[in-house]
Amino acid sequence: MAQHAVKERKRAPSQRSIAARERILDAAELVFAEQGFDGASIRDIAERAQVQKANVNFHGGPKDELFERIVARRASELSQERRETINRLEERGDWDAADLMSAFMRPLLTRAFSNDPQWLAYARIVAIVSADARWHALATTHFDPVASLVVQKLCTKYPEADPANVAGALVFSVSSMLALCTSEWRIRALSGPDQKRDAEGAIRNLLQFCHAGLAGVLNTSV
Amino acid sequence: MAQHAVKERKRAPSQRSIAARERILDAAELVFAEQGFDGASIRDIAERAQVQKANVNFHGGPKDELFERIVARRASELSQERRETINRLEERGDWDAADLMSAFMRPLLTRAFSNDPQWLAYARIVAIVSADARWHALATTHFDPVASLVVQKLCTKYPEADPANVAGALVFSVSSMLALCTSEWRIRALSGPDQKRDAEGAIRNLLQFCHAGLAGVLNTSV
DNA sequence: GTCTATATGTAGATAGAC
DNA sequence: GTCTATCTACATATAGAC
Repeated sequence: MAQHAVKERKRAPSQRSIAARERILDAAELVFAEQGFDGASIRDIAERAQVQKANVNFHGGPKDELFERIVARRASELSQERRETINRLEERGDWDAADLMSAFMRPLLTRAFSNDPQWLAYARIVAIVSADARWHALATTHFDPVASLVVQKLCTKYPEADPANVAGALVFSVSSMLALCTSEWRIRALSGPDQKRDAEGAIRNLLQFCHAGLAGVLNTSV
Repeated sequence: MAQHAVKERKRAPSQRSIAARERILDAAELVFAEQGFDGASIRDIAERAQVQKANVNFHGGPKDELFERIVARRASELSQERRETINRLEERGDWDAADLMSAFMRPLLTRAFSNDPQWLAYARIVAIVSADARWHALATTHFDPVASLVVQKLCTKYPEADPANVAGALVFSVSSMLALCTSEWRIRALSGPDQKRDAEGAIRNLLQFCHAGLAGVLNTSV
């Protein structure tokens, strides 16, 4: 039976096995990010991970389970940092809407632009999950809880605002963040011939846009 | 030879043939929008169009050409309306940044939310083109010219603004618009249990967010 | 133009030797 | 755990009769 479905206790998997599994997950993350779920093939993943095809199924299970595994692998790290930052804001007490939005956006943003190709790939995978209703359940499990918390805290602080509009502003912000991770080529194409652009500048630009957009939604709702 | 590659003059294709071709393009638009490029199959498209598989290739060519055909089919209508609105603003003379952004966003937005399932599907296809570098050339041909015009006009009117940041704001706005077309389920999920939400409200929310975001980028750049 | 039939490739997944 | 070999399904695309 494939290990992915095994529930019973296994002891001491070999170092080699552990390393292979890591390589497979990393390779799958890159390939899914580059090719999309349907465009990615188990063969591509195996080749990238330098293992045999059969081992991808052995360690990762069926293709869709492998994808879910990839999404889940980094989701809790993100959620945890988001929650911790929100909790710190609550303790401090004097946060504003921009602080809360940054608390949600920064954890993924800084990782995706930290020159770690795996995290940049993960951002693209989040974009795939967000754009395709087929992964609705995955988004509900891994991302919606903290996002709902943000919406709820904003609505408590700005009781005149329409919750649907606040939720809209958060979704628009996240989609803008993901666009920055997946479509920097488009921004460069529209900027003119030789605009230089560093990651910090792009992030500042994004947060400026989203903070102002959210403020606009909150204020005009009052 | 397949008609899609034929350059010579054809005269009087039958009514039936024309109708079949239309059905194929419409069906392809829906299927590509629902399944993505790789997830869509010629079989699905043929079935949806109620024609034989071979006819899809005959009228649409290879799969990638069919996709490009779908993108091109409605692109000029969009570009034309965008240009006309921009020209009217120029003649009038007293436009602001929000007017220019609306001129770019509204043509697709109103069509996608006009209860025409084909245009809603087309919006999803634009999202696919925008998110995947593989369709870079398609975006460059069909969407970038008018988008560049918008960026350029904004930069002329607000000369202190960084063109890269203005281009960023436009890309963020478009990604937010496409998120509204593709992920209204996410907004509803985050709004709370039973928030009602009509299309006009959602569009107002989007434009509010994007106008405020763009204004934020333009002002803080000064 | 449209049909049936088929050519050719590749996908995901597993069986069973090692 | 990892390998080779293979099964089955389905993909795109075209040939050729009608």
